[in-house]
Amino acid sequence: MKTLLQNIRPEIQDGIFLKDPESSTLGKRIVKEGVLLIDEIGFEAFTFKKLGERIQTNESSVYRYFENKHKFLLYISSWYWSWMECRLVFETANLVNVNDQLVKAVLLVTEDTADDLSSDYIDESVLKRIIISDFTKTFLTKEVDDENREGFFKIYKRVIYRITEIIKEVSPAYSFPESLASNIVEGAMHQHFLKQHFKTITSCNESVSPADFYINMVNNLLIKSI
Amino acid sequence: MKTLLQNIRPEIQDGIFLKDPESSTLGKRIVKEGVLLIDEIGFEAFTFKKLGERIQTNESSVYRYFENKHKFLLYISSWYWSWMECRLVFETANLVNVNDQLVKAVLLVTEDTADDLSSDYIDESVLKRIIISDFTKTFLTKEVDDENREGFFKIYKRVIYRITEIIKEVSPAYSFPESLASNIVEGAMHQHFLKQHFKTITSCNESVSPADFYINMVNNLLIKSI
DNA sequence: GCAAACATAATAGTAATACTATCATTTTTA
DNA sequence: TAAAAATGATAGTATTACTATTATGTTTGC
Repeated sequence: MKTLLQNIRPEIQDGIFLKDPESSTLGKRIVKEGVLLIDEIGFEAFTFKKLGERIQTNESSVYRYFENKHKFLLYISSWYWSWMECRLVFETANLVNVNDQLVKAVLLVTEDTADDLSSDYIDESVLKRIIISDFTKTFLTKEVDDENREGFFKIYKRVIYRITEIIKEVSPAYSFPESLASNIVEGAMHQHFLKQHFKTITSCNESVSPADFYINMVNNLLIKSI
Repeated sequence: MKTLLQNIRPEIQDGIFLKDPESSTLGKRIVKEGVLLIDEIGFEAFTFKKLGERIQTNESSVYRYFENKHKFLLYISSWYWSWMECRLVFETANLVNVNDQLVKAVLLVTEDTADDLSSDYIDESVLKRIIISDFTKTFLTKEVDDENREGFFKIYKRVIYRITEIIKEVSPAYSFPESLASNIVEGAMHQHFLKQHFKTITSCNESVSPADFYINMVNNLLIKSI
């Protein structure tokens, strides 16, 4: 499993990068160190100039791979969701009971960290932190409709579709499968954020995880009600 | 009711503004037109220079009221949540049944637009659009912990606390009242966004509203289970 | 009615950001 | 080994995100 996932090449939509960062050593260093730099100083303070200095390369070289930092964020987000989709497919494939599939899927998208595996060059636990604090910024823009048309959010949406389908199988009578799926995925990221920064408005802490909250939710909304 | 709420002065935390915008005509114009400008061009493209041009005043005059556009966003967000808290308190006060209180509270924070009232100078339906697309940006920053310590998110958190309290009254046995409250408030904003931009990952449309989804949720998680 | 206090306007200036362009140099590959 | 491609170095531009200074109203208190 580990080696299998280490070799996946995420499917990234045309237009997100100018030159495929996986095609060169420099490209890979840009992605790897870019992720670390965003984690350290935050996406707002992150610039290609600072990244260039960090990896001892020229600002203009970074611009040859990505148009701007927004596209860079779209790239690493697509990478993350691609990896999530892959895990979702693999880890539910062998489960015959659809309730088990749902529990597994919810666990995957709500869990604290990806403990079991790590790619050759991207640190997934750091990437997960960035997704929690910055992923929503990829679509909370004036350009969202254009970029959605260009397919920049395709993989993320496909993750939601897959969970939606499982929800429908578990409870065909439930009226809001898409909203429940998107609520769980987005909500879990939000609960992780609250756990770190606004502890008083979440029930999650050292002993209670966002996963517990959402497993209880689907359990009560779908499974118990059958 | 209308006149009562028209006269509320939101409680804004010290440090969010340099000079109270409610203390002068220029200050009010900055807020009113700033809200409209952010709605038109988006928060990322919004600058104090452009706002100055729009209201025929000097950039430096705007800087006398707000340190930067982030503080401006914090200001209008506090304004919004202050107004929400006020409605929450007033509109649940006369309800004796706690289930009715919960339904009312959920409706308030999930409803499409504030139809019934409007302040003297801020357009609430425009403000609501900004909250949906930009409020999360106020706390998804590296400075969140400092700013939280300074009380910049106090009113928002108080709205969540109030809903949490109602949830606890409705169902004392439920294990995740804080998370459910924050999930509903944040999730409703997200579902509104999806309804507009990512229609395929939400069950909400012309006939189904985020309110329906969340009323069904609390109904199944709390009320039915009693 | 006038001075003091205060608010706003106008202008200028700085450092950083977000790029683009050009040309030289190194590396790859055919 | 020459051509092509990738990278590096340098320079330059427009905009952003401010700060500072000085001038010009405007309000208010006596």
